[in-house]
Amino acid sequence: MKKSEINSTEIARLAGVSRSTVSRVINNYTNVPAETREKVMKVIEAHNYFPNVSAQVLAGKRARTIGLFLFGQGRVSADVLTNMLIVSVIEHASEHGYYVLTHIIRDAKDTEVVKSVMEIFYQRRIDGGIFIGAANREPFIEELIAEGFVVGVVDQELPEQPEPNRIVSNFNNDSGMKQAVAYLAGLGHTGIGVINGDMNRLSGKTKYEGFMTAMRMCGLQVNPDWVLDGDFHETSGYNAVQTLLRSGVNLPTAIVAANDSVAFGAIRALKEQGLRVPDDISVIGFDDHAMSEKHHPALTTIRVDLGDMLKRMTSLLIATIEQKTLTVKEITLDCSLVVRDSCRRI
Amino acid sequence: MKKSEINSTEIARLAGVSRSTVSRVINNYTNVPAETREKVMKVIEAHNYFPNVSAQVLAGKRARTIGLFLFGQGRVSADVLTNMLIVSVIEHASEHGYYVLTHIIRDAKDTEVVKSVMEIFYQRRIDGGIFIGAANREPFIEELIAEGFVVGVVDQELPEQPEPNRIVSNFNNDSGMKQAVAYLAGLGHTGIGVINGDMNRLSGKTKYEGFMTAMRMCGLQVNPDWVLDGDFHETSGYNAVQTLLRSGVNLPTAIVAANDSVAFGAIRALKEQGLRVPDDISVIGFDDHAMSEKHHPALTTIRVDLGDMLKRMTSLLIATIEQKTLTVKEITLDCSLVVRDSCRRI
DNA sequence: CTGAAAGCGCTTACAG
DNA sequence: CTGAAAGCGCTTACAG
Repeated sequence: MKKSEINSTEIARLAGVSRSTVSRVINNYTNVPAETREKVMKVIEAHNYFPNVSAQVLAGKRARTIGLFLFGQGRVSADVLTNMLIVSVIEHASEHGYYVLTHIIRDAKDTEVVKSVMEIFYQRRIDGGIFIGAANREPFIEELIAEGFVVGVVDQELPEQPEPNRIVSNFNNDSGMKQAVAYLAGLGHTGIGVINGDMNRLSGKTKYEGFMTAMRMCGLQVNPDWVLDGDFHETSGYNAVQTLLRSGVNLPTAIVAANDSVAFGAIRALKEQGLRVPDDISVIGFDDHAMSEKHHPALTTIRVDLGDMLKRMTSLLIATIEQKTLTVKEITLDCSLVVRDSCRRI
Repeated sequence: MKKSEINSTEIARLAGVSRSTVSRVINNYTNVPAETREKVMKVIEAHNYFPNVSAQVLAGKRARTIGLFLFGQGRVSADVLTNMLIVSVIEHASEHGYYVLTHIIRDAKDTEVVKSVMEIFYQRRIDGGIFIGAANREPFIEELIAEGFVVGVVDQELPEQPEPNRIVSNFNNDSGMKQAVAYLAGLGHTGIGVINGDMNRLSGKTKYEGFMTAMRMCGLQVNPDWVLDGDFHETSGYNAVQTLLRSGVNLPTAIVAANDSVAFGAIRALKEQGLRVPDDISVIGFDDHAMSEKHHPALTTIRVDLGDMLKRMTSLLIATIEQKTLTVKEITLDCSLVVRDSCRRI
């Protein structure tokens, strides 16, 4: 293995200058005459020389790497969304000359796992990190922020006195829920149920609260029997509907699901019991998952632009790392109704 | 920002030992008495100390990071498969204590892009890298291997005299094609067409060759009009069939597609022209894409276990990085027929 | 404009 | 068993 062993000393020797000058050329110092710069660049290119990044970081440069941490409850692999997230972050980081170290957090309750995540920051492998899918105010993330690391968290509350190294991004779930309920109300529905998401996540809470507010604003009663627990996964939608059906109570004419996966599960359970969607019961989702368009029936839902959110999050994180003086600490994106075939007029 | 500024000197001072000893404890040297070790460990844990990784690498340790390079022709984001690949590599690397730096290569012909990829190796950000979706014998990958970097390439030929730092993995496409053709022949098909993949990729070539061999072995003629160009993407399947239909030649009774995406495209074009699958024409795919089961009609295909392949590739790459003396340089996995609804007996 | 030198935070022969 | 010291490959005040 003849690994290229060339270093700045060697480049300096070949170019007939000092290492200081080589470094100045590499770091685009302005006080290097064009002639000297070219002479050095020629040698650098001729030898395919790239400065050792560890040495650079140790000498005070940034690692130009960000961490991307995905909380996955065991089935990340299957999720189409996840891929979009990862790719979106990688490509936008790449535009800024940053690399992405991706990590999957299977169990945020496991101290070993938490330690391994924090280690990545303490080791200085990364200049900052983005967390997706975390509980609201996840303790170890709070700790990282308290330590001064630059951290971006998707789906998270911004505290009253935000630290300069904390970034947060959210969808306007309130507006989304209002659109969903208003649409169903417009179709003549009055008995509307809801299957909640994970209440430890901010979006779980805000979606539920948004639903309640929207119902009130439309002058509709919320039947407690129709407020069902869920956790954002397909199975929870399935289970929620099954429980509802078995309980023998009256059924709502429409159900709002915390996201599209939950809606898929709900529809699956409904179908299994011989109920048709939307003929017997209408279902509306949230997120506009890649599958929703192809689903039978095509799912009416609230669209959310996660790619755009992560693009902004990535840019803001990097700007913060580079100490651009920014006052923006929060990204909020709106969402909007997509009408397809899973809801009907009654 | 009170970033934890603690370093090994400080730990040494607090534990009343030298930095050498702290380092020995961290690196699990055997010649440290249990008592000393514990004393040091206590201080390390009390202060949440993790050695600076750049300093470790500079001093000769491994970065414990591998690169994952995905060639994406513009639509990686949409692909369910890609996600599985990424997650599979990350999780298995993580089991070995390695991190993954993921990079997307949009255009392998762009010298700037190629330079940025090679830079990652030269900078010593990573100890090795895995490439997925590359052309067979992609020149810049060959260059990296020649430089001595540890490289794993999925879907790639192994040279006669394999270098110790080159790893390769493939599916047994020959076997897969034999199964596909045998199955169709068994259903009574004699007029079988094929839509090829990207012939610059090894699997494009081997699938085509496998098809030709299989046809010969089944005693079937290959009609040149029914050998269609493609590139592994949905659109190419669509275009291939459209061209075939417009050309006015006789139609085959069955088509073998280079992968499931191509099959989806082919079926879409068929449907648009009023042809039913499998009633008018049978279609068989390759890969068993996550969508294939849900497709209408559910796609008969050849299943391939990419997750398993990447798991093995990741382990082998890391073993090679760690200089375990291994003779295995090639991973080959078999594939197998999955019968669903897109082929019929005639 | 440019070089010599200190320093970043580790690891590891070396000597005892 | 353990410490002092050299060295990894850079960057950047400092001095000229």
